[in-house]
Order: sequence, then C-alpha cells, then structure tokens
Amino acid sequence: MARAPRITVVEDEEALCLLLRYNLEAEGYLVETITRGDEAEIALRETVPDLLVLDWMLPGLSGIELCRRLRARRETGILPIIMLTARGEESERVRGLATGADDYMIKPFSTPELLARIRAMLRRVNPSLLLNVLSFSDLKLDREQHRVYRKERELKLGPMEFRLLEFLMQSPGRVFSRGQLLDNVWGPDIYVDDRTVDVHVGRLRKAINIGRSIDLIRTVRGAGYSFG
Amino acid sequence: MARAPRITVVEDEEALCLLLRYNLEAEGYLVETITRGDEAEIALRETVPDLLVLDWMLPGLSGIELCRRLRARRETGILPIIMLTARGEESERVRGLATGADDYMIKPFSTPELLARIRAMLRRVNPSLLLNVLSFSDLKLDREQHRVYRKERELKLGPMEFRLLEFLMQSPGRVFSRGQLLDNVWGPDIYVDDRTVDVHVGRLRKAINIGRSIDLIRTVRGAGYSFG
DNA sequence: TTTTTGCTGTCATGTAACTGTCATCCAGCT
DNA sequence: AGCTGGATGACAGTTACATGACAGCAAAAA
Repeated sequence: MARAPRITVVEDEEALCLLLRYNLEAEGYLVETITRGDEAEIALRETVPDLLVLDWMLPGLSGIELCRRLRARRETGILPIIMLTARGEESERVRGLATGADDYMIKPFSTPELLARIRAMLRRVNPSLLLNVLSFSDLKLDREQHRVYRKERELKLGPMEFRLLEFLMQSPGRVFSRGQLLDNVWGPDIYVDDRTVDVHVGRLRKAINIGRSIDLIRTVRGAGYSFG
Repeated sequence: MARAPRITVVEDEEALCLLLRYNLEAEGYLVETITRGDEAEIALRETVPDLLVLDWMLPGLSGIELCRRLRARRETGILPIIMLTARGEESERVRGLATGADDYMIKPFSTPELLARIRAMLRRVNPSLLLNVLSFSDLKLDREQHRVYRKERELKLGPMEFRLLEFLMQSPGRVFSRGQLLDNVWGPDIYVDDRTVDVHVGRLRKAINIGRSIDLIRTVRGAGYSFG
C-alpha cells in the first residue's frame, strides 16, 4: 500500500474503537481514535485527516452536530465523513446524509464493507493518496521504493526532502502555508521554526532542479509553497 | 445553486426511468435518461453531467463495466456515481463500491432516500468547486492554487492585490467604502491611510485590465469601490 | 569505543518584491 | 470656472524569501 492516508475515528465504544483501529492499521492507514465529540472538534481544528469515521451518538457533542460544524468550516468543508448510526430507520439515514455526511454505515456493520467504502471514498477525493507512483512532468516519485527520478535520472533526497515532496505532489498546484506543511510533513506535535520550511524547500529545489530544469516548486509570497 | 445540476440516469426499466425523471425534475434537476449501457458511454463522451445514476444490469454494456471505463477517463474520473443494484448481497455491494461507484441503492429503494443521497452528493461536489474558485466574466480566481486568470492568461498579483480582489469578488456588485475594505482586507487592527486603498485599487486595476479589457472595478464617487 | 558521515534546525546576510505615503494631475459635479 | 474627490507615478522603508554557514545529533563505520 501507498503512503498511509490518515483516518480519524470518533467513537465512544471502546471495543469498536479498538476493532476499527486494528483493521484500519492492518490496511495501512494512520489511525487516530477519539472518544468524545467535543475533543474531536478541537483535534480537527489542529490537523485535518484524509477521512473521518464518525459515530452518530457521542458524549460531549453529537456526531451530527459535529458534522454540521465541520461542514461550515472551509478546512473541513469537503472532508470525507462516514457516519456510524445505531438504528437503521430511513428517516435517520436521510438526515445523516442531508447533514453533510458522505456515507453512513448501520451498526452492526461488516468491516470489509466499511474498508471498501473508505477506499472508494479516498480514491474519489484524492486519487493520489492511493497511488504508489506520483508523477508530474518529468518528475517521478515512487513511494514504495522511496525513489525519485527526474527524467529517468535518480535523485538523491534526504528523508525530509522526500516527505515534503511527497506531500506537495499529492496536491499539485495547491498552495500550503508553512504551518500546514509543518503539521502535515513534520507532524502535528513538532514545534520548529516556520522558517525551517524555507530551508528545506531550498534544499529540495536544489535536489530536483538539476542542471537547468525549470523550477517545479512555486513560492507564493505571503502564502506558502506549491508544487507545479 | 446557480444553474440546475445535470443528472443522467442509465436504467433499462421503462417504468423506473419515468419515475426517476419525474421526481428528479420536480427537484429542479436537468435530467437525461438512457436505457442502454453502450449508448450511455457514447453520450457521456459528449457531455459530462454533475451526477450519474447507474443501473447495475444493463443491455449493451453492464453498469459495472461502464463505471470502470468512466473511472479510467479523466473527464469522468471523479464524476459522482450512484449505482442501483438489484440484489443486496454484500459481496456485490463491495464490488460495486470497489469498481468506483460512490454510493449504491438496493432495489426496490425509497425515492426520498435516493433524492437525499443525490442532494448530499451534489452538495459535496459542487460547493467544493464553488468554494475554491471565484469567477466573473472572463476573470477567474482560484483560492486553493492562489492563481488568477483573465481569459486563460495567468496574472501576476501581489499579496495585497490578491486579497483585495478575493474580497471584492465575494460580493460582486456590492460597493465597499475604503474603511470597510481596510477592515476586511488589511485587518481590523491595522491603521493606514484611507487613500492607500486607492493606490492598491489602481495597482489591481493595472494588473487585471491587461490590454484593452474592460475595467472590472467600478469607482463609486463618494462611496467606495465595487467589483463587476 | 571513537570516528565519520549525513541530516536537521537555526541563524545571519543579501536581495528582490511589496507597501504606504505623498505630490501632482485629472475627472466629475454644481 | 471652481471645487472636490479620485487616479497615478515616484520613492523610500519595510517585509519576506533565498541562501550559505554552522552546530547539534544520530546512525553507520572503523
């Protein structure tokens, strides 16, 4: 499997939490589990995962309300959400979707089906997440082999440079602020200077723009960086 | 929603086709119905709707195969697809999703539920476009990519010009005083001369009115500026 | 163990781009 | 015309980014 997409599970039943974590990690995802709705809202303000599995009933803040609030924010407006509902009444199903969940599962549900839905949804939102080889122009990044090529010629990247490039290549053209890059590439709990990003982008540039190649990384003054 | 979303229904049962067309049109969608899989493939090469309702079993070309082919093409790679399946065996469900459908309904299904799912899915697809790209006439501003185009030609804007244009484009036609612009674009705690706005509007004008294009920014004497 | 090598984060410096102000010119209104 | 408010070019101060240098680590090699 490709580089792990991040999935956050918000579910108060301890047993189900463990089951989901076990299965999702077996599929190769990076999993974060949260048991309370209000805690989830705070956590999601920090970092946005690639997909959210959300229980309908939660202590602190109900799943449906959390969903509504997430949809109202730009950062999480299109975050894929799969809702877990206890009862299968149709009125509730419809309400769940109408609130902005992208899909729902009725408990008890089959784990393989949930995994299939997650895969389908991730592919729809950002196909790059599930690809093993990202390429753009004459640059190719192989996640499995941890190798990068520019025009058939292999490049030598440090670990940080590789991860930075990988992340940027997942959303070509999109501009990320230094804060976003630190969160997503360095990790949410790492506190380093914003300007460190500049240095690494510089190193990455030097590494991938061998010879006279055009610069594949764009600096957006006052905003951040983007690939392509 | 600005324009009526287009929905294509591919279904061979005449009665179901009529029922769906009737209900979807009542909701305000533009509906096209096709009864054969191979015909659908040809039609979808011409125009891509906003959403596709696709029967599992079809004459000419099966729904699952059509789905697979659509996913392979760039234009229809992320076209939202709701699959209609006759039997509800889980293996088939999973197969449907794994092929790339975004959702499915098991026949016989409840019409309100289908409508709710369509609504939810369109909201997810359309706002994502609407959220990130502002456009007016031949001017296009992409927030995510931080790029601005006039007639396919990319413009070079400074950070302030970009933010100013972004703000103005959010409410086309509305007039903002210099004070309002300072508050909203510069920030509430920034104290600069009112006349600074004039200069930036001037710079923005110069940047977006390349050549002989008509001026997209309107000066309202004694009141302020507006876009469009 | 010590030595070497490679990677990372911070800092200092240089530079190019951006910003705010002002003076001057111009257009619209009475 | 005369007045008022807006447009514009010039300019200096400031900001944000690029880059080279370097020390602290950690892993690999000797």
